[in-house]
Amino acid sequence: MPERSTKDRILNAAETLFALNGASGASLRAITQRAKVNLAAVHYHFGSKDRLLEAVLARRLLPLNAERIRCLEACQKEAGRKKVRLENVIEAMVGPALRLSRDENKGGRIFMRLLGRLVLEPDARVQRLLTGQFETVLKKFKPALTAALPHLEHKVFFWRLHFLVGSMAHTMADSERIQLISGGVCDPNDTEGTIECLVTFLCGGLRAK
Amino acid sequence: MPERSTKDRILNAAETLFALNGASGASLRAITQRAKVNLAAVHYHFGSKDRLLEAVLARRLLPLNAERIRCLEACQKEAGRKKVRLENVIEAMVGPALRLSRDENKGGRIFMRLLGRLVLEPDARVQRLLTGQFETVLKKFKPALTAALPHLEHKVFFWRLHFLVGSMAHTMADSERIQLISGGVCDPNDTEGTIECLVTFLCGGLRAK
DNA sequence: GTTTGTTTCAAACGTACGTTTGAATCAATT
DNA sequence: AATTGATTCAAACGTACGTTTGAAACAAAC
Repeated sequence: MPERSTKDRILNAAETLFALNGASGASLRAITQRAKVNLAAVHYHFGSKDRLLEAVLARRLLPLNAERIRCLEACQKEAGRKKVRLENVIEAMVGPALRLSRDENKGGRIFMRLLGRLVLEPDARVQRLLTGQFETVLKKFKPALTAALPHLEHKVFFWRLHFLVGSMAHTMADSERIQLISGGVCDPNDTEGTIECLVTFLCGGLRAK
Repeated sequence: MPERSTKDRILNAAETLFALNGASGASLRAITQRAKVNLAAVHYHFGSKDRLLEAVLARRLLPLNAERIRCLEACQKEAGRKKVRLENVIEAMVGPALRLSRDENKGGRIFMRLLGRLVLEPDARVQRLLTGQFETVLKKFKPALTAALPHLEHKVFFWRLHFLVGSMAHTMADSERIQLISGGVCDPNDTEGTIECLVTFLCGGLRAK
């Protein structure tokens, strides 16, 4: 987290406090205090608390989804004429997200917890932003998914996609409860192990009859 | 929702507004106004805003978990000496929750959205309550699950349980996005269809190799 | 060294919050 | 009808909030 500019300092502090206390639970006074910045700086640089939240989201979401699409296209190119394996498609979907959620240099766990919270936030602006982002990704992934799962009827396909999102979001957002309930057996810091385990689970579920 | 007493009216209004706006986003003024009750009534009947939230949770969670355990024991009794099928164990786990989340008389979607939000709430008192509840259920279900999934090593078992919770929570909490992304093909009001679809997916994932 | 535009600052604005208070109202008992 | 205890009520308490303001500090160009 390079904390050079006032803007960056505000974004980092806001990301953390939004994630910990929710959008309405985090005050600008707490954020600016944490960022070691004057209270009015938020309005100078971002205009309002709402637009600060948007900026926090955009900073992480845009690169994440770009990376997802890059991964998908890479494994499509590698497969050439052959069918892309379901495992590879799913890995392109959840891999970048989990790697981001474990990379403390890029917001890491904190940002993912925020994302998990915002999925249930009814604020219209937030929902428009999130749904818009998700649809972009889904549009790219849908052909590859249906090709790898030809036997699934439309309805079941969408439901299973929904379940997938749930597992993924929960895994990204919550890295404490898994340690608690497993008695420390599971290590959420083993990112690649977690991804592999999740991909196996999801492919099993998606292929189920 | 029988709205006889002041207490019940407060609980119902609080459940709705906590779910919609978050714990800190819902004000007592909005809650009491919705409940058509005096502002001071909250403190008279519950003591504080925090304790109101606790009461909202306890009212739904205790019966839900009792019902889960009842279902599990019923299908264990029915199986007798034979092994209980994984499908039946999973159904006992997610069925009652989804039925509750679709039963408007018992809080329904609203309560489940609240639950989804609170899973990520770092407030210590809330976490203690939720984790305590979850552990009670897990303790009952773990033997049945390991018996139905003997080939799974410890670590993978817990991870998959974690993924299961994610799918379930997401499905319970969010009944709008599935309609949006499926273009209306999926109907979250078809409770039993949703449960069947989810159970199939989860069993596929849990059994995956 | 003055000017210009950008960024920071302390202070204040009005509003909404959770909570407290003490009197008014109500229902049941004597 | 009077008394009691539980409940409701309007009003106010102090605090914290998002936002605005206008001056100070700073940096770059002339």
